[in-house]
Amino acid sequence: MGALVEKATQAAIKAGSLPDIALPEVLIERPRDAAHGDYASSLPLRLARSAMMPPLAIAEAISEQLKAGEIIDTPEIAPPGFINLRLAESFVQSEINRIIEQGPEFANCNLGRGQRAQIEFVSANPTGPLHVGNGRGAAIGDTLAASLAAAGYQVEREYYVNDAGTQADVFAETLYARYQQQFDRDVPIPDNGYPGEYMVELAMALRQQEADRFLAAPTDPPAPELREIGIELMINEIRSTLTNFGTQYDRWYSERSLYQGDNPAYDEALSGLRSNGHLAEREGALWLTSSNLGEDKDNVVVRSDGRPTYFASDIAYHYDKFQRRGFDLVIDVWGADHHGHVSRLKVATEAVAGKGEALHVLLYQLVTLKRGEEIVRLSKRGGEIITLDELVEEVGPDAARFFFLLRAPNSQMEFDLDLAVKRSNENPVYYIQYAHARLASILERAAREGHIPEEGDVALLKAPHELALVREMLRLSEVIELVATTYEPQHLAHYGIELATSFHAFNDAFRQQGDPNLKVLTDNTALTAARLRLVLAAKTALGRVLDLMGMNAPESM
RNA sequence: GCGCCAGUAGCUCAGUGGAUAGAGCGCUACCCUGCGGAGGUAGAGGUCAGAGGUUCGAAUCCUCUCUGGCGUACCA
Repeated sequence: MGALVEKATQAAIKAGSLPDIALPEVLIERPRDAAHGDYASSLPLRLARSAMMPPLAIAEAISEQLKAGEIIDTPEIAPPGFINLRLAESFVQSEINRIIEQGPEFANCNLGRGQRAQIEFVSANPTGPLHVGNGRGAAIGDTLAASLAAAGYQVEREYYVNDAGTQADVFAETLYARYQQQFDRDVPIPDNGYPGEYMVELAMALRQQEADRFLAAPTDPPAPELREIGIELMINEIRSTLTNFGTQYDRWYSERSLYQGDNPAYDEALSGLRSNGHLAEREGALWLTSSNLGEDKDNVVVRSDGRPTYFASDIAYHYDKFQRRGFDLVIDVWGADHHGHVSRLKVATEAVAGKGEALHVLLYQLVTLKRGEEIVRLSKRGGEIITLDELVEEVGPDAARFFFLLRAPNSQMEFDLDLAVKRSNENPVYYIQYAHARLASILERAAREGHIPEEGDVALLKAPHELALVREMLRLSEVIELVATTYEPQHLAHYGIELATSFHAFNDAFRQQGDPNLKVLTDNTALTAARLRLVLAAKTALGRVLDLMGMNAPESM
């Protein structure tokens, strides 16, 4: 559409009705008000200054070159200088057939041109069950991945398992203490350990699986194998939580593997930094001299006791993502409490792989939980933990995902557990899924009654509410492109509501008119078949939206 | 202190520098009794936190102030 306007503008310059001026990027808007057409351009307003002409005269000159054709009708000019474009009716009608033909590929685009994108999300420490906040990260990351795939990227989903480092040690110590308690030893958990009840359950599982083979002196550190098995048990739990939530990963990437093998990524990354002069030894520790790279301060990479920091792992990990695995685009989805880490990781990634620009860290603000009026704090250490499993148990994965997706990642959100539990129309997820089920129901009934949608002629569809529904479907490709460009999945959720609204309005319009011939299924075979084409296309589009959000598209409810 | 993110209707929140700032819930009045009512239409409700600035045009960009959240570790 933008190209159309640009071409017309250049033609106007050639024809001499506009002076020869440089064109800015031609932006096309979707007007809020349907009276302003399907698309609008404010290009005349932007050109007014450099062309030294009144905007309306420019609009006139451009629209003279915009002839009505297969795609658009004659453009309209509106003060103070808009050009309003309306899709041709025949074009809108023919799009119904295209949607049906494309099916599950409908609204795909080639923005990514086959580039490889990696989305890493959730990646919570395997030291406890996932909580509600992790669910937000899962919904955002998973939907972003699906949207990027729809936009033409080759996408991999990855979970980074923090199985090295201090927290994993503390986890192992806690587990060991709980394990010993299973054998009636009076051993306390460490001061900074994990007090949650789930650690007791984990210890019971460990005892059941391994009997007493890890029982050593109470003062001994836990066996390395106990730690491995413990983390594995925890990861299995996390994996099953995410599966319940509807999220599958392509890869679970071990932090420890960065330090293992013949040629560890960690060694390679650090020697790269060293040879580029980005490392310095000081106070017995090894520092990344990030202050030379625009950061406020240097950061410790290897502690004075020789153990690498979390930051060191992250540098090696991103070195691996870019240098070894060659991703073109990497998105890390993190909770906002990690935002202090973003800038230095980007700097380090640039220094170690020259890819700082290809790394995008998407922060989501933390979730505040409410039970009615009461605020529930999220805390892994003591206090009330609402796990993601509990949430899914209460409201189902679809409702949970949808609520998380409905809010911009950058906004702090309130999740009212009491409200989300309600199975009523206060919950917009039912509104959308219900629309899909109604569409399915119409098609099912049509098949039972022997209607043949394949024979429908879409040119028979002329009612405003019919064409409005198609117009709404056509927006999906723009929404996918928007999500894939801005990394803001909430647009998809809002679009889902709007598409469902269009369908409900379409469906209701027949009822309001009270004429049995105005339903989808009527005695008029030709018209019925045409409307069934529309219904099939709508089901295709709505199903696609639900699929991108990782939600079920029910045939019945 | 410094830095990051927010502040939009009673509540929860959308809003790519464009036309009269929107949705859901709640409230009010209607429509429809259905191919699935978990529906539709309309109305009331706004100092877009505040003050300056840029622009033909600002909720949107810039500066300052206020409020809230988070960060500012040889934790992750």
